[in-house]
Amino acid sequence: MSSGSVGVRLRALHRQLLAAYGPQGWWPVPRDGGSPRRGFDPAGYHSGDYRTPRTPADRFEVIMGAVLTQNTAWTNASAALKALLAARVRRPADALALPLRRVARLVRSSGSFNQKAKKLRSVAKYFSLPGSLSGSLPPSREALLALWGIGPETADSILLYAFQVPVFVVDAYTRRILVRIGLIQGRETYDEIQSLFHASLSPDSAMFNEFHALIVEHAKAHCRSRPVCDGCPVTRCLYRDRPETAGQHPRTPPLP
DNA sequence: CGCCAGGTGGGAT
DNA sequence: ATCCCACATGGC
Repeated sequence: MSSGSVGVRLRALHRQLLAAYGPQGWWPVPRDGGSPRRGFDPAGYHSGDYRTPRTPADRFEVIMGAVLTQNTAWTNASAALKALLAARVRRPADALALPLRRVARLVRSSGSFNQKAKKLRSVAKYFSLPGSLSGSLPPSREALLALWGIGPETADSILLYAFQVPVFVVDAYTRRILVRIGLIQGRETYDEIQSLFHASLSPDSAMFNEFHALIVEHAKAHCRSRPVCDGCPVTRCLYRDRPETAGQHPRTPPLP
């Protein structure tokens, strides 16, 4: 498949998801109640409980959330983030001042809490360097990947959602959906999948932000582990076009 | 009860 | 390189 047609397919996917679900307004910031905001106003990136992070505390909040939501439902991660903020953990120095056990207790609801406390400490140490959260110079991807607890998805989430660097965030949902619409086989690496987006779409951080969020929403609403194809807004899906190909993906049960 | 959730690191092959 | 597994809570 040529990169040109990949771009056509990806743009069509983005358009269909946006039409179906509307702007998502990530990164969700749990100011009041902790649930991601719906009905987000596309002209209002600075209103509501989402705003583009511009301060060190805002950026660090996104960074903590990116760690806490690793392999974890956002509701659980959000509760842990709320607990950290309630304990006045808003900047790297705040986290570094607490004993690891205390951080672990605060983030208990996010699961894997001992590991996540350790991960939070490693990112806090890195971002405690003066100016590292100013936004004037985003961290390098390599530097983030060198941190304990930061893999490619979390590194890219930090770059995109905390620093507005135009990188596409690949996750398990992206892989699942791209398999089902026939763009990939499923065994491609993270970087290979990311390259599909980077090579065929313009590097627009606001668009990458929305696209990734829409993919998550679509994976929850329709493209679940057990797919719910009724009402699916995506055309040219293997399930829609050729149901007999269902089951290619190891985690995809055959359709009824 | 089992499965899943906006992964990652470490160890074995 | 590529599997395999531990990590661990909370919702359905």
